[in-house]
Amino acid sequence: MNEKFFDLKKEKQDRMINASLKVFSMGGYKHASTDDIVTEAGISKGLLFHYFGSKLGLYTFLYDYSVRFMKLELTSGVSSTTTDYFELRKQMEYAKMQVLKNYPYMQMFLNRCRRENMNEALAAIERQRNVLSDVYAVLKNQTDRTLFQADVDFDKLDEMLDYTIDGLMDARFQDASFHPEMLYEETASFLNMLKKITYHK
Amino acid sequence: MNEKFFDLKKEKQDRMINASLKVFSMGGYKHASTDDIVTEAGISKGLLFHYFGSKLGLYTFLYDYSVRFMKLELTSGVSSTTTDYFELRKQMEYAKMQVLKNYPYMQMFLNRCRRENMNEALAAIERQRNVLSDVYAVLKNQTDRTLFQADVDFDKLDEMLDYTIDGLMDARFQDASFHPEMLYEETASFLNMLKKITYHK
DNA sequence: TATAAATCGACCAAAAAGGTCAATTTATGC
DNA sequence: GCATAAATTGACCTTTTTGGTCGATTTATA
Repeated sequence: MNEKFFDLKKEKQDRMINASLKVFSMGGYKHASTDDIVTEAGISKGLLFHYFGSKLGLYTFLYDYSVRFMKLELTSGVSSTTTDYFELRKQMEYAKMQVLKNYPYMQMFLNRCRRENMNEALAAIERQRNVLSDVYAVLKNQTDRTLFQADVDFDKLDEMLDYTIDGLMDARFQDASFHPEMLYEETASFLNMLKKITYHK
Repeated sequence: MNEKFFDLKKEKQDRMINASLKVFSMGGYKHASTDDIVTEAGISKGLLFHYFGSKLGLYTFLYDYSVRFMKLELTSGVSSTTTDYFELRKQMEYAKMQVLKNYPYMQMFLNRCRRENMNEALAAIERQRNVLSDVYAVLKNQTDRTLFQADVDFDKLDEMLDYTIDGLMDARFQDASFHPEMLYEETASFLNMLKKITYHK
């Protein structure tokens, strides 16, 4: 890619990034059209290729950028001393909410990447594949599991929350009146309920 | 569509249906290619258009067929006298497992349809939009909510399970060794745990 | 005002799209 | 075994879309 990209006004960078994230997250690598991206971003086609060279170049940049950004936001938002599982989750969700504000489609893009099946695109992803799962692993590693009732299978609970949180985002995201803060509040209320149910009385 | 389609051997019908479900569920209406469908089904292009006339015709048929099939399977698999929420869920999951055996991509297709945003396709869906949500509403209507602890917000729990069950399917589906029965067993084990946690002691 | 950088959008060749149809294969009834 | 009908093929058509280019133009910079 052309490093001059970073000299552009932040707002323009983000317009291009967000447009790309959106289009790639909708149909995966194969069905993402560069025409759609430039239209969405409100720039000319020449400009996009001027900075990223090719569709694959753009995709590679996007993935690296997203992983780096998300990792930074998550690691800086999550305390390394917290051992309360639900508190950890809340910290993570708060961080993700911040991401959502800047890059509404970044999480959807990253989720989509995990299901990518086109070889060309797959190669661009491979290197950083485990970076984010390592970050998420903090949840499992830092949690004090003795706080849970015996009936609670922690791994199941954790997996359940992964799905719930993603599902909640997908569902609320549809809505025209979507607001990251509201999503965070709602997610937190789910967490609060589960804490009441699963911790020792 | 051409009703002669139903005179074909069931196996061939299903091959065409499954191929279509798969391709439509991957990229939505717009990005689904009839070439891909034909290749996946192992038939010629002429044949597909012979029976369904157009891409939209195929899509319309698929949706109607799926809704009808799913509704039948669900309503016949769920007892109208059961009031135990987790038992109801299990019955539903068992029914969905049966669907999964015949039509692996049907649920993914129906999920995808809910996010469809192409006007052309949207029109084909509209009529039956609420049919399935009515079927799912049984869960909420038949459940005896007095069995839950006071701490449990039933609506939240229910929504959580929607996401969990879908997420679980999506995740396991990826796996090469995927088997509907295993998914059902796993889902059931999630339900068992939740029952222990949420019901009165 | 001259130079460099950013930006545009018409344009290109190639691919992919939905759809058609004459020709061929297969089933069916006699 | 033959004639008719039905099923099936795949080359082909037109149109749209694709990723990508590039000379021209606008904008910033010194």
